[in-house]
Amino acid sequence: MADVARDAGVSVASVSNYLNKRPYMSADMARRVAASIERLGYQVNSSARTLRSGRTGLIKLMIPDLRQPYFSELAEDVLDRARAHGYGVIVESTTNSRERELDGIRAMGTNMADGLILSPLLMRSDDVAVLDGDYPLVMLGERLFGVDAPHVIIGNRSGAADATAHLLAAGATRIMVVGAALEERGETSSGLLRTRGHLEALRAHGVASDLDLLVGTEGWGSRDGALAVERALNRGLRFDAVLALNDALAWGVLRGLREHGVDVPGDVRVVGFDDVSESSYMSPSLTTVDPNRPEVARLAVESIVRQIEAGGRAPAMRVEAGHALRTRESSPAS
Amino acid sequence: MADVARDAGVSVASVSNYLNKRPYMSADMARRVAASIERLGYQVNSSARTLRSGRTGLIKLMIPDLRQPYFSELAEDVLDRARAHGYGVIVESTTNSRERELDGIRAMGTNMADGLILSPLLMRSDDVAVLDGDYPLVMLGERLFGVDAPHVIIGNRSGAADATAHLLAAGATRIMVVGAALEERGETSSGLLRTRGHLEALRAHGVASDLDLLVGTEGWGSRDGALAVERALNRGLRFDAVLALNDALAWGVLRGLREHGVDVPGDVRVVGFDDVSESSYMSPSLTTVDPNRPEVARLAVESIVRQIEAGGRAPAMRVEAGHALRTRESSPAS
DNA sequence: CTGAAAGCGCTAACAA
DNA sequence: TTGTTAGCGCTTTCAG
Repeated sequence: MADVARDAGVSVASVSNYLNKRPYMSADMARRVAASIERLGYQVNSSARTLRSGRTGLIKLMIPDLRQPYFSELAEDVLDRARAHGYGVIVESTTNSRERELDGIRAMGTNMADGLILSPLLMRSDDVAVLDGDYPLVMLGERLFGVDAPHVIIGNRSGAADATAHLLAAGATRIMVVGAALEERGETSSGLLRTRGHLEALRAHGVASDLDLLVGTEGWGSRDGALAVERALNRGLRFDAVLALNDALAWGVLRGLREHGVDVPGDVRVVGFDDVSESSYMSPSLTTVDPNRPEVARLAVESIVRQIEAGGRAPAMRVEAGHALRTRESSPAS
Repeated sequence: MADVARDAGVSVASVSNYLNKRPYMSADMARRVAASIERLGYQVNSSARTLRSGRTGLIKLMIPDLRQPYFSELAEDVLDRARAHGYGVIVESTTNSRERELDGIRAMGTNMADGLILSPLLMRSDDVAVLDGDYPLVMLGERLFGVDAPHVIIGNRSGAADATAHLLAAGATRIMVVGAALEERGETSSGLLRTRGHLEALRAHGVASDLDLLVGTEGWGSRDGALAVERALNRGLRFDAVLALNDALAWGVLRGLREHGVDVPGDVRVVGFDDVSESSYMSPSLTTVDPNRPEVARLAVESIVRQIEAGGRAPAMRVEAGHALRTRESSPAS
C-alpha cells in the first residue's frame, strides 16, 4: 500500500480511503490512486485489514451434512446470498457429530468469521451455553429455542400437517411415517416436529393414529427409506400412504415399494419433505413439501449481515420462510 | 494474550511458545500458562496470527455448483480431509459463470486462503494466466493442462470407455450418449473426455459410431436427461443403451424412459457416471462409473497441504484417482 | 529456557 | 479534502 501511495504521490491514508470508497475525495486523486493500483497490480492484504478492522468478510455456515441434498442446496443458496452482500462463506459440515458441532461453535471465539449461521442437529439444550457470546448468530430450523438469537424457522409442523391432510383428502386411512421421531427428553428436532405436525393433522381430521405406523430410521438417506419399507412389508404392516420426512427417505421408499411390486400412487401414495430439485425427476415424480429454501437462505444471510453491520448479536426472534405442498405423480391432487 | 502472560507471570513470548507447541519449555511454565488460559478463557485471535504468520489455516475450494450431487459429495470429502489436517475450507461455487470463476481466482491475491483447490468448468485456455502466482494450487479434473501446478485427474476417458465396453459386451449395438460434447476450439471438458473415451471404446470393438447418437444437453441435471430422452424418442431415434455422462443425467434418463413405457434394462440399458450415493437407490438402481471421489479429495488436500507447508506452488504433475464400474440393475453384468 | 521488542499491512482518529 | 500516526494481537528474532 505504501508503494501505491508513493507511486501516486499521496499518503497511505488516501489510498485506504479510496479502497474503502470513503467520501470526500477529489476525482483527480481517485484517478491517480486507481492508476497506481492498476499499474502495480496491488491487492489488499485481507489479514491486515481484518486485524485492524475486526472484520473478516466471512460468514461461517455450519450444517450437519453436505451430502444431504437439502443441505447442499441450502448451502448453495447461502453462498449465493452471501456473495450478493460481499461475503465469503466458510462451510463446516458437522457430519452428525455433536463434538464437532460444539467445536465449530467454540471456534467462533477466534474471530475467524464475522458471524455464524447454524443449523444444529445434535446439540442438546444443555449445550446452548457454548453459543453465549456477542457475535452475530442465526439459528436455522426449529431447534434450540433457548438461544437468544434470531431463528429462521421452516414450517416443519405445518408442512407435515398439510402433507397429511392432503393424503387424508385423497382417501388414505393408514399413513406410514418414515423417519418418525418421538419425544426425547425435551429436545426438538425436525423429525419430531414433522411427526408432531402429522399427528396433529390426524387428530384434526378425526383419524385415529397407530403407533405402529410411526417408523423410525437410523439416518435420513435413501438407504434408510428403502430399508424401512422393506421391513414394514416383511412384517406385514398395512398402509396405503407413506409420509417420508425428507425427500431422500422418500426416494428410498419409492424404490422399496417398486421392488415389492407395490404401485405408486395406485396402491400406496407417497409424499416427501424438502422439495429437493431431483424429486421432480424421480419416477414417479415426488409430491413433497417445499420449505422455500431460497427464502430461508435469504432471511438468514440478511439477518447475519444486519447483525454484523450493527456490531453484535440481535435479540431472539423468529421469522418463518413459509412452505407449500408440491403435488406431483406420487400423490396427485385428489 | 498479554492478560494471560500477566496472570501466569510470564512473558507474552512464552505464551506464544506454549500456544505453538514449541519445544524447550519448562513443564512448570507450561502448566501455569495452561492454567491461566483456562481461567481466563483465552482464545487466540486468528487475524493477528494470520497477519504475522502469513497463514490463514483456510483452503479455498472452488467448484462449479454445489447442487450437483457430485460436487456436494466431493466438497464434503474435501471438508473432511481438510479438517483432518487442521484446515478450514472456504467454499465458492462459481455457479457456472466464467467471470465468477476468474474473480474467485483473482481473490487469491488477497491472502484470504493459504491455497486453492480448483475444479474449473468454464475457464478457457487463454484464461490460465490468472492462475499465475506462487500460492499453492491443485487443479481437479482433466482440464487446463497448461497450468503449472499439480493436477488430480479422474478417469474420464477410461471410465467412459469401460462403461461402453460393458454395454457392448451386454449386446448393445446402438448406444445413445446423453450429455455428449464434441471438440470445441481446443478446450477439454469432462463431457468431451468422456465422449472421447466412449468413441475410443466403440472403435476398439469395431463398432461404427453414429453421430445421431451423441446427444448434447444444456446442463447436466436430471431435467436435461429427461428432456434428452423425450426428444430422442419423439424423433424416432433408435437405441438399445444409454450412456449418460453423469448420474444426475442418468436419473432423468431413467425417468424419461419409464414415462414412455421403455423397460430398463429389458429394452434399454442405462449407465451413468459419478456413482453419486443416491444412484444405488434409484429404481432400477444405476450402473455407473465410480471415479473414487474420496481418493480425489484426499489427493487434492494432501497436495495442497504439502505445498502450504513447503511455502509455495509445486510443479505440474498428474495423479490419477482410479475408477471402477459399479454394476447394478440398470445394466447388470452380462 | 525465557523475555524484550520489532514489526506484519492496514484503518481510523485526528490534525492540517 | 488530504496527511500523520498510533495501534489491532500476534510471532519471531535476538539477548540474556
